[in-house]
Amino acid sequence: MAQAPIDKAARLIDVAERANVSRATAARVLGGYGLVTEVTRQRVMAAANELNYRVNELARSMRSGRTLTIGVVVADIANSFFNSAIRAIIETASRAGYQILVLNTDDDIERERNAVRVLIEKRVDGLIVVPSSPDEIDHLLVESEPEVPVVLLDRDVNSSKIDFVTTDDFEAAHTAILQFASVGHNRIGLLVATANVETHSSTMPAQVVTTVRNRVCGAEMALTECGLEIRSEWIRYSQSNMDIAREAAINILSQETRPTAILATNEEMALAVVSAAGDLGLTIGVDLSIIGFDDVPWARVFNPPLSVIRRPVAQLGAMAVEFLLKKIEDPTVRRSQKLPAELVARRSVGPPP
Amino acid sequence: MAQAPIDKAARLIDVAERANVSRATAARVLGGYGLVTEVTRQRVMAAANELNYRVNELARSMRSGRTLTIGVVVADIANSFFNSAIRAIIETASRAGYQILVLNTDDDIERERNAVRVLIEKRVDGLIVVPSSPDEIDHLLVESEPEVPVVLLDRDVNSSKIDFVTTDDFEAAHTAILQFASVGHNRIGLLVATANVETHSSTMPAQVVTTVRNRVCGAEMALTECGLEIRSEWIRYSQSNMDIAREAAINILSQETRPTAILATNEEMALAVVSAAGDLGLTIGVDLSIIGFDDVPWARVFNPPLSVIRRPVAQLGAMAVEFLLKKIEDPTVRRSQKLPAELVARRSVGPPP
DNA sequence: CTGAAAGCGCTTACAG
DNA sequence: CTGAAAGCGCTTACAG
Repeated sequence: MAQAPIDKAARLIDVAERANVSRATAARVLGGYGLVTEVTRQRVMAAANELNYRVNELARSMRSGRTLTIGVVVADIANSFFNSAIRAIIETASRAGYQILVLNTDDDIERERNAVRVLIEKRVDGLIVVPSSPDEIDHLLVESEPEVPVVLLDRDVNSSKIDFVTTDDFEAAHTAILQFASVGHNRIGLLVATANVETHSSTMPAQVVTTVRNRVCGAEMALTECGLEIRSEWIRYSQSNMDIAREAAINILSQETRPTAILATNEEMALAVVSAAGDLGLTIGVDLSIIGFDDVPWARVFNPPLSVIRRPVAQLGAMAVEFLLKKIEDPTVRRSQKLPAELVARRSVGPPP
Repeated sequence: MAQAPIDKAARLIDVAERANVSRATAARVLGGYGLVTEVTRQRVMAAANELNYRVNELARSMRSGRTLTIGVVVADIANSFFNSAIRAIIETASRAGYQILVLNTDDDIERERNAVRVLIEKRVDGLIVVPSSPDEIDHLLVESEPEVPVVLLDRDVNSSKIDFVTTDDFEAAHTAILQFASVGHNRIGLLVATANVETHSSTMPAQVVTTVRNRVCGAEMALTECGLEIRSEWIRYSQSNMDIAREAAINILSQETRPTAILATNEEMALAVVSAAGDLGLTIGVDLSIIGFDDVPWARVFNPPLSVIRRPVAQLGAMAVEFLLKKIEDPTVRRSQKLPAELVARRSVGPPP
């Protein structure tokens, strides 16, 4: 029999009174801790059901000091890499009884600071952050801000004080370039997704995120090892926006001597290169070889199927949560991990024309 | 000068004592309400800064009865439509000072019930839900569960008691079929993404979500209007999984008389049809015409570019938040909206072979 | 303009 | 096994 909806939500004390026990006893039954006889347990449960009792987690958190909530601060939740990671975060956390509060920064350091502050005020038990800068990290260091554990996701910072879960981006880019070189390419370009650049440029912006820096370093190292040229006209740093990136790609491909292969460092960059190639009448895998980052669903359906670097995205997200939960239990625990990526060879890489 | 990190987080009373005022006065300054002289205001602010004071939102919420948090219950956060919607939700909410707690259901009604319960226990101020069933909605009705306002996103339910923000899916599918018919197609297939089906089938499962039902009805209405056959062999309901959907698509396309055009009702279905066409050696836009749902980034880069139904996804998300905020202020407010979608004609539709 | 007191709804020792 | 009391950190009337 449903209560009239006008009634206020039942509180612990209402349940206790109806069951003729004290609040402490009712709390023990409902919270599932401490000792109670089976009879009183039943009585309390019955009362709770009749009143449609819902515990007030706010009050519980206030007393217990834990909110069972994790804050996630991410650059762009609509980006395919991050949203797959967040899916894994939500699943892993929920299995441990934690919920997720997600904030978006668009890689703006002010929004990131603000997000961290808000989450601390909401008393999250821990924080997973995709840092937008490798240097501006005061808000993440326990000395000045978080009394809560933090694990970095996808990107590292210039401090050994914060734990992280990242991919080996250096190695990934290195592998991709070697793949190009192994089939004979010697003019290789790079289209690099970068946050803090207005449109696109051929020089690396300052304060670039570690992911970007490591990929570029890995690529350049491989080029050097193969004795290949590193031509700045073949490198563009672009905002992660398809229209701007396509401009950048057309730019690269319109040089007198243009690269015969391009490494594109995320979904948008890969799409931009494909699109630019189309505009210029270049056939992918024949006139132009491409390797992209992240094994997005369309990659294997494209014609030709796109070779990509596959990052272990679900694992990255799950691991970030696991590390964080460990730190929540014991704040002195330190644990970081750099996971390997894998080259998925498909048909967008062929010998140079 | 930073405090030693061993110190406990400062509380309101610490600030008040350091500023030589009462807690009430400190609260007035920090909370930005009530009256205080400029001098005391400054004194309190200074004390708060020196102690690096962060308000405890838990305590504030408990007293004020508002958490400034909205719960979002969604089928799959990694799906491109939902994650774009969530991005808009996060942005719109954060502009109003609200944060978002996201839970994932994978269209499982038990997980949905559980999600709603958890969010109510966490005392969210409102709920945005993508319902996984049009009928099992007790947990969403104020009579039995939420004392919190609810707005449905993307899908409606069989009850006029819950507000919603949806797309006009009937009209969208209707338009797509007319487009096929207008260039001469008379054998038209449907690949329909559906949650509660194990693999794929040619009959509509029971309790299908309104989005699915409306699209199928719209398509069938258009077929009827054009005097075209509705052949059940040309219709498959499939789980939203590329491998299963591709099987279904191959199934449709392997009939003796196969359709010359297919409407695919989400990103995965579209990809599946493209992939199946590739396997069967059919050229898209020539041997087989395709219209997909949702203008995902790869659609216009494909060769040929894919014609799609574009839903106003950012607007859907933003509007859901706006409606919800209105209901939070005044629970008696009722407001729902069905937004139009738009056909983006590209080159995946040509005359039948 | 400022303060003393009560209270939001729980859980946590402490007694018995 | 159960209960009375204190307290988590705020805000809200109510006085003055």
